[in-house]
Amino acid sequence: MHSPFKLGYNPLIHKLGSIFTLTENERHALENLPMQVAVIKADQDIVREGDHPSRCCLILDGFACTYKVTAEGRRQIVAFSIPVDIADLQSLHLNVLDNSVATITACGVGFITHEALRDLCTSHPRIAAALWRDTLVDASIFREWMMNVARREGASRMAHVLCELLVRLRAVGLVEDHACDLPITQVEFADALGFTTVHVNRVLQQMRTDGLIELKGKRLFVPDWERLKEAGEFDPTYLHLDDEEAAA
Amino acid sequence: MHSPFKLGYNPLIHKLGSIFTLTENERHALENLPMQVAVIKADQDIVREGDHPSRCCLILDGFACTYKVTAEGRRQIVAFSIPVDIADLQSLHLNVLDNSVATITACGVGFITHEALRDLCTSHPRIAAALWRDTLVDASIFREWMMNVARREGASRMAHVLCELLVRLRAVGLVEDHACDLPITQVEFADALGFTTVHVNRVLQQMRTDGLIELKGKRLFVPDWERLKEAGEFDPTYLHLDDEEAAA
DNA sequence: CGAAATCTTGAGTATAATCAAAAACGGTGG
DNA sequence: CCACCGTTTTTGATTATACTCAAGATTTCG
Repeated sequence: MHSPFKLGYNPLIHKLGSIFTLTENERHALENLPMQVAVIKADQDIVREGDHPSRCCLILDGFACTYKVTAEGRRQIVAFSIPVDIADLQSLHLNVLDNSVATITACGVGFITHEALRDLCTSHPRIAAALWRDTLVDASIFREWMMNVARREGASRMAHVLCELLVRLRAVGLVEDHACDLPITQVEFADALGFTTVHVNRVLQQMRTDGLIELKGKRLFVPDWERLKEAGEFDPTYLHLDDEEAAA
Repeated sequence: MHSPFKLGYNPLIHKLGSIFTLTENERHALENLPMQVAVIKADQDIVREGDHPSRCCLILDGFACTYKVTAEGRRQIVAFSIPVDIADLQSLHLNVLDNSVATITACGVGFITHEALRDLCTSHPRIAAALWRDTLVDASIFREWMMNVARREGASRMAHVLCELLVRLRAVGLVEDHACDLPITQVEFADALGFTTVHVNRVLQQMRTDGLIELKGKRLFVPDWERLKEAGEFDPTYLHLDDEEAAA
């Protein structure tokens, strides 16, 4: 774990600063936002379905996921969280958590109390709007995933998530030369795509054979970005990034 | 079309009033919220993917749906909108629409400009929070649908959407004695569930045979609510209704 | 009443699931 | 540095859920 963020510096400043220019006041409020930092081991629940949390968790480092479980115990991952996502920002205005959040790798996590966030929103309406917007982008990603899971098959479905992860990781500087660390196991991909592990394995092999991806261990390399995008019918509009980030 | 709402009365007052008690000020602001009312025929797009809307649409009467289309032209309905839903509230903070909204039946629609909504949010923080919350509930429904589409099969998947529609319709007074109008065609259910029309038809027949539902024309009757809930593994927590609404 | 939309039925097929087991990998401790 | 153990990936054989294509019945609505 080597965080790209200086200790004692709230990465929300950078995140929100990329949406609009922060005033001195806003920056100051973010710098003083109390945040309790913890390191959580891999494969641990951070919060659980049914909880009534009094704080939100900001992923500072590592990969996490949001998931739900059916009555029969089948797990569905509904989102991946990477730095600098607030994995459960919805808990700010919903009493009960309707999903769990777990780490995939070891994670650095910053906990921010609802109280602190509410104060921040009350005194800084533009920050409130930006956080609201953030949850709207999450919802947009849910819509796209729903279409992915419901309407795309095999390689197309797999290619689509890979494209999304690549773009989102690039936006936070975690992609270099069309390659990145991708510590997501085939079991986890299966849980996210609505496939079985066996099927994920076969799809990935086919994609490797077709030269769409090179994926070994925890490292992904994309030889031909345009072809992968095409395979996954990937259009980044739904991520609502600014133009620079989306273009890359 | 027989609207349950008085003309010239903003139904948001009732909607938000059920979340928290409105102050005189807040109520006044909602009463004066400018809203352009229109009637839109069945099967018409209200807004389209790629639009940059300057207003939101509130469904006053009738059924609508939010949908996306894959590159190959396969449609996925990601949400049903009923009175009194704001079908595209996310456009308030996102520049581009990443989905279309269409009517299913003829609909009464109230258009509210972003400008008016922003003013409302600025001067009435509690209303802003309630609207934010509303979009968070939408997102919660997306998560549940994703699990439904990815992990439940046949009758279970179908039963789940039916349960959700029943509960949501009941919350706005459109269910009487476990029966309601349900003007959704098998084609539309197929588009929402990630099935084909043929499969929806067979699933519905099986469910009728099993005595789970009575569905003829545009009328749904549920003989045994507990059994339907069980069939659909339905737990209404994710709808984040208040206790009274959820209990019924 | 007639045309269009919706629903229903049948036969054959495909994508992905299931079950089971083996191989490869990665980290740990001796 | 290597042996070992648990996790992850891979392979094979069989099965099932749902799709496709095609056509006929029924309902709805102008």
